[in-house]
Amino acid sequence: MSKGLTKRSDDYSAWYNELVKKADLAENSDVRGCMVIKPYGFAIWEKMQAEIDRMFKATGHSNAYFPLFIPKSYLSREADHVEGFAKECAVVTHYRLKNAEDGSGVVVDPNAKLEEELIVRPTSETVIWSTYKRWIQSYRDLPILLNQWANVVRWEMRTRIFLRTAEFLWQEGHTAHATKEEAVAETVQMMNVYADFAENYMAVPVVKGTKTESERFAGAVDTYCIEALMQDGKALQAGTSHFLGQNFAKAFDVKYLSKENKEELVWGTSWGVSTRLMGALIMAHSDDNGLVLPPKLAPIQVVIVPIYKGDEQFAAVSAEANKIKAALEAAGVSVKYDNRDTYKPGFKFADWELKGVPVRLALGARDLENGTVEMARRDVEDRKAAKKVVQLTDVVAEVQATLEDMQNSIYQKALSFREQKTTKVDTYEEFKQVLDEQGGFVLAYWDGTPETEEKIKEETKATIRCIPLDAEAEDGKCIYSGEPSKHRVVFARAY
RNA sequence: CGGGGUAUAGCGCAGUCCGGUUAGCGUACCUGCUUUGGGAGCAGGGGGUCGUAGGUUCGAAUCCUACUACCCCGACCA
Repeated sequence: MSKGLTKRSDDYSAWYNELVKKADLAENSDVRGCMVIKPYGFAIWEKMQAEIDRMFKATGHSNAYFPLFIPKSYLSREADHVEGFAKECAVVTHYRLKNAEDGSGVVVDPNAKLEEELIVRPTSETVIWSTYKRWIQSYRDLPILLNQWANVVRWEMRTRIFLRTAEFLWQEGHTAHATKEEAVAETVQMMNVYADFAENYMAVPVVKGTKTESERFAGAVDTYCIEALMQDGKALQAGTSHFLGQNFAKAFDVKYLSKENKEELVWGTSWGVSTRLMGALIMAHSDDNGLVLPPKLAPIQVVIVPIYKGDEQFAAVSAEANKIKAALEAAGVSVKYDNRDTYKPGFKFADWELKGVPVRLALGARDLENGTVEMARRDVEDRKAAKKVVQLTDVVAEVQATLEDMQNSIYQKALSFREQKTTKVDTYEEFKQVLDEQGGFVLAYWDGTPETEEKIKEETKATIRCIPLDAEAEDGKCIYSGEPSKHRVVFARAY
């Protein structure tokens, strides 16, 4: 643990990378583009998983598991899908190694070539729909509402820990329905589940919307998404939910007999969020002292740091600290008593701040005399202002109230940041100026053509993040072409 | 795939131009003592095929050649 974190204002990107490593969340592995998620980082992911999983089950979904490998031919069954993923697929060509003749180690055994190569899944639509074909004959077999927690591989050119890694963890929901209406409703429902999770657990406000044709998922008819704004003014796609129409049903010949004894193609959806959410969580709230975690997702909600001179004081402080710990745990709060004798209090303060523990209680001889404890909340960056002395008798109530208030106030802070960084513009000049000077979401009219979208992207590096669902219908002119436009879309530079 | 760069202790780096005792610094690690209300101090200690393979030389981290890996910029990125 070394001192000091690069300040966000000096180099946001360096700040992020250092924070991820110093807070013990994850590190780069020996395999290019792949990360090792460390216990503390994984504990946060597990908290996220648990909540999302609960939400899926509450909306009628079940978990299942499909294979890591996909026969190469499956991928090409859906034309847009293969087009979108072909360039970033890892391919398994052989199934055996042998000792090298020169003794230099093992080499691929050329005699063990696979008849058909296997793709390491970049996403599982194809294996799953080839399975659904066997499972679905009648309208009585529908709907199928499944989710799987899995790892996927996308061989990205440039990777960034949590935000874009070659291998990542995610969940992918895959549902099959008898009607279009039902499938669309499912797609929208899952987008809303994601938005609910982002806002009420991660404390990250999001914009809900649909993707333009060029940003749409490969093989989807429509892609719904939630878009979040990071502290450096760049957008991050936090989750997507796709209405697949009958595209995969056609590709894999998945049909059912309706009540009227008519053969119909099945309608599909797929939706996912990944370990990228960890990146969103880190970048949305953290400060120059380290990570700031919303209480609902913090693996440790309260840390107690003892301050003492000599064994006698240590014993007395520990006795009181353990009482506080027990009382808080009885109230459903997760607590760590940091009784390491090998580090000094100042080190521990800095260390737990770096790790984003929401509330810290410091307990020393002085407190024992006064019947008090010093409480510090992590969401206040100024270290003095974050502290408050509370009576021991009130500690459980104070902590609970503070945790609740923090969850709220972190969200409000992120929300007002986003509002402040959301700008309506009406000219291309203004558009470019806002992007360069303050970034954020820029609301502007667009003529609806991929050509204009592409030109704007080339010239400004800004993309259309989404066509917001709550956009008011108002007539305007496209900032680029001047053609008529019915409503504003959200532009931003993005991760 | 194009352009640029790097490779020396767990991590971060100096030394390389101009070859020459035992390869050094910060941090981390280990031991001891003193410390403990904001990242402790002192003393001692362990840790290196100097990316790999050749070559030049009495002598190579340093010069030459080839290779490999990684990083940055570009292209690419549901």
